[in-house]
Amino acid sequence: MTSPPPSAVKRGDAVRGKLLRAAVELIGERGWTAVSTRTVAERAQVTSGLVHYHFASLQALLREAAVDTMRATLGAMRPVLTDASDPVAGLHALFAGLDQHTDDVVWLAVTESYLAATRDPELRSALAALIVEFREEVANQLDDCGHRHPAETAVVLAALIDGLLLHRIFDPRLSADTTRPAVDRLLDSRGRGTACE
Amino acid sequence: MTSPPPSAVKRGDAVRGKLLRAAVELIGERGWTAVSTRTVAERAQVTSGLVHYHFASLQALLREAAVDTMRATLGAMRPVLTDASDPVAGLHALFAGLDQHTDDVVWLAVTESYLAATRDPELRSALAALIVEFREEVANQLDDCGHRHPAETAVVLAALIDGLLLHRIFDPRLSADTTRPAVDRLLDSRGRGTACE
DNA sequence: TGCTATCTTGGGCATATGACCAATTGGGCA
DNA sequence: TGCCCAATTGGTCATATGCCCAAGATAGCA
Repeated sequence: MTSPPPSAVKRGDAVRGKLLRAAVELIGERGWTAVSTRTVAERAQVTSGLVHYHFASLQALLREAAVDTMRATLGAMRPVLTDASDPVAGLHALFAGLDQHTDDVVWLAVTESYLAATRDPELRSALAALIVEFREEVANQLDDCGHRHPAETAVVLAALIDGLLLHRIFDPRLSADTTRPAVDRLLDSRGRGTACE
Repeated sequence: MTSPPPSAVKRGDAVRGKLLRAAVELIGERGWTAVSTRTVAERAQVTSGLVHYHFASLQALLREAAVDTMRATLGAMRPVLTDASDPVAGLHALFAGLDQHTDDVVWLAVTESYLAATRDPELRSALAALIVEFREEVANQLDDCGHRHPAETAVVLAALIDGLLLHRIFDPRLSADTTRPAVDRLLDSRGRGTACE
């Protein structure tokens, strides 16, 4: 049993990565069900036969691309949330950071995968796990401020993020400035001051 | 073949309606770009040639179906919003009413059309107009309560509705009970009591 | 220098698709 | 009664699709 030639494996991994990246782009641009083996191969500058060599099926490619992207997107939010001067500032920074995602195919791809999860149980449970994890981080942050309803508010905040990015399709000027007063009220534990402001 | 049909014109309108209804179902079930002339015709129990007789193209069918559905959905919300004992109760009733939309293909179709609007300028402007109209009604309702930020809060509430219905894909138990404390804080004009409670 | 496991190529197969159309139907009206 | 025309039928066309595969290429190892 000889170990596989490293360079060949590396080349294969590079192609896998290119296909995954191309898939995310095309999901965002054309919609989940409009991505084909040939278009994704063309975008990755690779012959179409490679899709079924590196992935079990087109759906498997799209699923893996979607879960990777979701994980990366939430991963990028984590330091924004936690590296702020105080917990509430972190949550505000989170919403301010959404302004960078205008016209972002990656975020459209995320929403496309939410809808695709309706028809793909495996995708559904993978994304659900990531969402639950994110909600818990937000809830902990709220709990640190002595917020009255950390869990319920985290659910609403997570949904609000996706809803705002959805509505930005129709209203590209929708920025964190607009939503700030409402978010303020969500983060505030009504009346009495919180531990972090 | 069958019982004496109504006049030809009326029959034509009936077929149009059946195609429109079938289109909404299939958009919700399979995704916007996965709806074909043949599947929609089969669902409507009609031959596939009729699609291009009654509509200029498949996209035109889907577009009309999406806009009609959006208009009908928002139209159904209107009485809920306005026929309550007071404005804030109307807004709470709106959120409570969302519980009925669990596993609703119609709502999935609405979200699918949001994403399709990304690739169809005509659909985009039609849906944008309906959303702006809805936001204004909510803003008026908030203004009647003496709310401090009626317009901004209406934007956030509209986005929250779509976000919550999106997240319900992963969390079917997500009900108005859970979101109530957060929505309460959004509707309340911080500290001092509003005109309607 | 072969040898081997891995990766890549280009094409093929069965099926599905959007759009189109000539031919047919059938109800209302002169 | 017989004509008109919107509505309907069933099929064709060129193209696109997912998946598969036999043959070739490539780099590390003996």
